[in-house]
Amino acid sequence: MNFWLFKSEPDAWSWDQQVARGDLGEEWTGVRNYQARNNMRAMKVGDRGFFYHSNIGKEIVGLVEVIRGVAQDSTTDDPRWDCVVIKALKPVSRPVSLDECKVVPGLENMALVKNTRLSVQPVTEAEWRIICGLAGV
DNA sequence: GCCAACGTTGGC
DNA sequence: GCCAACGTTGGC
Repeated sequence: MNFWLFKSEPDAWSWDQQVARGDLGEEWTGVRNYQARNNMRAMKVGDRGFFYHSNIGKEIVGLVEVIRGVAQDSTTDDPRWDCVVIKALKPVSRPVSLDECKVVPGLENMALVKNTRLSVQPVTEAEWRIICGLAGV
């Protein structure tokens, strides 16, 4: 299994909205960046991810699961852009902030810290474990 | 609201 | 194929 991180501005699409979708999940539309898209292309059903609130909060707020592999992004006809479907698994007991990721040993090389503009990014298994520990999940 | 970082576009 | 111009993301 591989691990990922999905960024969303809560103004546009929040964790609460994601939770409200339940097991139906939500198509992760709107990605128009090749790196982020390539990350989605590498995802398999059952992969896990963090749900991160950018701009407002700047913290990891929940866990998600990939429930459908890539298919055409339904918000565009441009065949270059496809996306996965994710569903909320569970909220964190304690949010893990960007500031924390910057200083906690083992997290300083996260794309979240190093490549701030990448909206869908890989997380290593070691990073995943550290953050789950901090988040109490 | 500003701006740094960085990705994309298009002229040459 | 280079690079200037431009647009966008997201932290501050």
